Amino acid sequence: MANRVVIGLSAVVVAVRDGQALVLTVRAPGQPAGLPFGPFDPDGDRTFELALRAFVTAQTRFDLGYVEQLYTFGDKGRDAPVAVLEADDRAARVISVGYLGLTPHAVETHTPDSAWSDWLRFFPWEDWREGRPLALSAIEPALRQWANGSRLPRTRLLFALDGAPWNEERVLERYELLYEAGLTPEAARDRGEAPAPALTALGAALGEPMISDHRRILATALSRLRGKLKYRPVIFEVMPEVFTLSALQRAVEAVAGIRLHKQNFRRALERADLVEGLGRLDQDTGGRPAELFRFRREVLGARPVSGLTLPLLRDESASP
Amino acid sequence: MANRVVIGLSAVVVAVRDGQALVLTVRAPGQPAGLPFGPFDPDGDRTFELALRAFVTAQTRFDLGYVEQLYTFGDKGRDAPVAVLEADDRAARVISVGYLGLTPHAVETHTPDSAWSDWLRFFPWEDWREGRPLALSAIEPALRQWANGSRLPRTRLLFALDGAPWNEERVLERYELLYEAGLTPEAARDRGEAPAPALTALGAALGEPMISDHRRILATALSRLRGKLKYRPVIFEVMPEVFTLSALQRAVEAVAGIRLHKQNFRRALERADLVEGLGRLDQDTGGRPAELFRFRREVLGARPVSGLTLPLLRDESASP
DNA sequence: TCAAAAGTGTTATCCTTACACCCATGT
DNA sequence: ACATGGGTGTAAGGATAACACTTTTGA
Repeated sequence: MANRVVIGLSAVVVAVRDGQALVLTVRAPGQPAGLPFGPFDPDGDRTFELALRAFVTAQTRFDLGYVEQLYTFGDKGRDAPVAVLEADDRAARVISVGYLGLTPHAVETHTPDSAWSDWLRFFPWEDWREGRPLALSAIEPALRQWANGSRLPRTRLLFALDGAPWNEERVLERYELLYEAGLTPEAARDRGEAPAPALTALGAALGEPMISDHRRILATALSRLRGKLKYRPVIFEVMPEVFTLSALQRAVEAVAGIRLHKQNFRRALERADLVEGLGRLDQDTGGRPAELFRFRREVLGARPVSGLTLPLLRDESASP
Repeated sequence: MANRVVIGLSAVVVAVRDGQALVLTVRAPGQPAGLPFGPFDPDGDRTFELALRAFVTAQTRFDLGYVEQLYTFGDKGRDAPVAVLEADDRAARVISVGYLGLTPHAVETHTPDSAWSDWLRFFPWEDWREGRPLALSAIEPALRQWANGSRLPRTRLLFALDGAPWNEERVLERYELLYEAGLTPEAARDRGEAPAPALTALGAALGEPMISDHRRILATALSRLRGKLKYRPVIFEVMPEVFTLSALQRAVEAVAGIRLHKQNFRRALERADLVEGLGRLDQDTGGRPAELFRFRREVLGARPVSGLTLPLLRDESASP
């Protein structure tokens, strides 16, 4: 049927555990992974956000806490999530509204098809905590070959080639460049082609594909979250009530994909007056016990609050 | 017909002229002003952005330059722009996708129904260039009466009451608070009521309403743009090829709604290496001639660039 | 000669960066 | 005792905020 539009909602639900940034994924048998998603019912759903909370809870038993809208994708030919649709809607144009959700509870999921996945599976070139990622070196030749010429300056900037500095926020632009360069399985899929052999040769370095435009939405979420860390105290939305400063730093590092300078991070925290020591100690650190802190959530209503500065830890020769 | 969705695209097209921030508006006879808008055709339009560029050009003869997506609104009951719809679609749920466009050409529009409007008409409390705006003092009592109690801290923060600092970026949050407080004609309209008399008594201080959710979209655009000034050099998208530093500063001030410190603004510009003096002078300044500058657009591809810092000019007792 | 706007010099302070070292626990 | 991680002091350099003054034009 012509002239029909269907709205699909997708959720990027992020948690952090043991220094890993995790994202909630669902997987149908024999399919690539995907994000939790569902259709928006124009008759029943009052707002996008309510609809989203409802189906994420239904699929995974979570109550989402922090939620924000990311972006609405409407390009023709970027493989709409047909799986959502009822038979009747298969000919409809699908518009995809992406959301970001944060939760401190990375407990096991309660449905067999959903799981927490380290998001580095999908973007292995985004983790610079142990120095320049191997995945990046692996794809660099293919990137250069594609960029060759007028696209080189931008490619250099995005992927930190030839001494350009790494900017951790530009996850989406990097993914879009790789897509445009034909270096993602999704690009071939959307053109109705089989993946190029050169591409399979690169293996895991290009990251695992996702169904539909979900990897694009995930990239959008990462970009947004990495940027937002700096101007809103969102990191606390993935922390438990009580935490050590090292755990907090590891969480920020996992999200931002870079290593931070310990003292400068702490000094900035202290100046911002965002956390409060509890006097109690965590004995399970493996070394000297660490003091436990809590987020002073009350400051949110009381004064303007920015996020955390991310004082970069310089190279250190990058070994594990 | 049940279960149908229609997508409406709205454009906030911003220009700056003579220290005024202008926005392109359209107006049907006997109606409040609105933004240029049009339906998205799921069969014909390949992307939102292409559809948007096409109908803005059709309505106003502009070629949009810089364009970015703002937000997608889907709340039931925030008065969908029914005027867009064909007769057949009147029962459909309307989803509204807002876009921001910037143009340096604030020439007269070429259609009788469109015009450039100073956006302060819609948000008179957002201009702090001449000190605390009178409109704010006018609505403060009504705000306090509504806030009274648990909502007071947030209201204070947003509207700079009781000595709280003004944050120019939070345009949307302020508008949404006013809407929630019933202090906008749109709120009554969406409930199917007549505007409260107390509201009309405040007159222009509450700003001119717009059709549908267009004032909300405009507020979103202002928030985005004011924030973006600081981390991307977007201000140059509303400047002519060649300009004086004072004109640049006035443009930033018009958008941000605050006064800046001249030398510190210039020092920051110089350090960022974003502009280049041309050696030529502008004789029409009314005082000493000013050197003409251009934006070094080539830096965009060459290195990471942030926006401009906004060194606040302190009070100065706020007289014109 | 004066009003109007352009354009410059300089200092105090604060924040960021970077250096290196000490502390408390378990094995 | 020593490995492991927790936790701190301090100084250099750079960015910001704030002070006021000089220059060049038109009327």
